[in-house]
Amino acid sequence: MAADTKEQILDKAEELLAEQGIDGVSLRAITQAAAVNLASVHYHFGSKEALVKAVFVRRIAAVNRERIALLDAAESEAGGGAPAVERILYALFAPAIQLSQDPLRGRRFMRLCGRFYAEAADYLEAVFEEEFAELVQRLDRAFQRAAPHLAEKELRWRVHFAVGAMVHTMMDSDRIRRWTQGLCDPVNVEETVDAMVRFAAAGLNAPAAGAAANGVAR
Amino acid sequence: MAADTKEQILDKAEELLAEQGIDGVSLRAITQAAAVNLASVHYHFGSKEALVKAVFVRRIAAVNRERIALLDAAESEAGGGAPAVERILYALFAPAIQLSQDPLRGRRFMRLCGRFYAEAADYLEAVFEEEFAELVQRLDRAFQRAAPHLAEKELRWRVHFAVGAMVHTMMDSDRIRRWTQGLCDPVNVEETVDAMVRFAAAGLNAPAAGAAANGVAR
DNA sequence: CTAAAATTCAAACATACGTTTGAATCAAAC
DNA sequence: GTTTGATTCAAACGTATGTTTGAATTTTAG
Repeated sequence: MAADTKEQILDKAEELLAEQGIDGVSLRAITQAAAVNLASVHYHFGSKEALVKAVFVRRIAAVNRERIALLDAAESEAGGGAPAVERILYALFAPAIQLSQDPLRGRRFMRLCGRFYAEAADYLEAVFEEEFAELVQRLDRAFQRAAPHLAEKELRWRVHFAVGAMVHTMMDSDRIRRWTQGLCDPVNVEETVDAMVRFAAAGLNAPAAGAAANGVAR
Repeated sequence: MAADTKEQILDKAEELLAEQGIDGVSLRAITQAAAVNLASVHYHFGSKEALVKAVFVRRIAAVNRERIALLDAAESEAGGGAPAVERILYALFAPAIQLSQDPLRGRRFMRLCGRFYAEAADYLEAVFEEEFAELVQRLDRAFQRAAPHLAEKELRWRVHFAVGAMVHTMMDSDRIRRWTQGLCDPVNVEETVDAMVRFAAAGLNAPAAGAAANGVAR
């Protein structure tokens, strides 16, 4: 059937792309794993580029919708005030990492997101900007209200670092597990998100640059 | 001359690999840019894999040596005590980012490191473990002494997040500049490292999980 | 200056890839 | 039951890649 073929391609493509990267996996490998004909990819998607985009968009749209929903909830809970930095970070981190209801599919997609963000092929850049435009705008504004003690530049840097911690965790699950001999394992979603929120919130809430307290490295 | 050819290949390979990734650049592109014959790569290095390794090792060894030197200095300054978390983070961050004496070559290599760390081809994994073994061991011990209030698992997570902030900054210089309309620019090495140390230090120094103070996300 | 080793060079090889093609097969509509 | 459109299939195309080859050239040594 049509729907079956198309979705089996998407499923296997997601799996293999996450494991081996965009350039590392061939259409032949994908179609063979999906037990469909090689030409099906071009029939249903048009090109490898389009397939990769489809794999990505299929899930990221849902993730970002959930992020914005969490942000909405936090803001309405805060009344007219600004939600705490921790709530904003949770809205940013949790859906991406919590997407792992079943531990297999979720971790695959985490890795895939990280890879896409890292490899950043040119044709993906546009997809990113489209899929993230609203979220970025909302987050920027929320952080600005939540951390008014920070100059814009300092705040932007810190948000960038927080995103770095998240992306790193997304694409690095094997390495962190190996380096810590299993002590830290992103498979434990709640633990991971908690630790991440604590870390990033402390970083974002730190006093501004000039107000540097004592131990700043010279 | 031999040395000239070999180093011109390394230079151009570094440049192109940083810009386009390992799979994105061909030996033909490298040799053409270096104005040497295609076969020179195999004569001097043996394979593309070996060339990539050589490009990486050429600089990372120096960077890690400097990191360890900074760590040594911090530890001897601290006498028998433990250096502050800020000093350890500075030892970790600064050499990689400060490698940019000249703004061109340095940023190239930052990006290259990030790419390598992200793409993580199998044959690079071994190089990573070899080149980073001593540093990782030293850092782990230093952090443990500097943050005795943290359980090992929590500490490991936080160090992982700090590394994430660094790696993200290494490979993302274009995007952060674009998204902030030039406000945040990793070309300003000192500013970047300062902001990064402040952020990560606050994250590492945050109270332990259970001792959560007030604003922790619910 | 000459012999030997090191290096460069143009050309080709083998392979893997994304893509295209046109016939074969299937599902649905009249 | 036939026709029409959608889908699958095996095969091939064109291109780009890493690698190899063997002769030409340059550098080094005696």
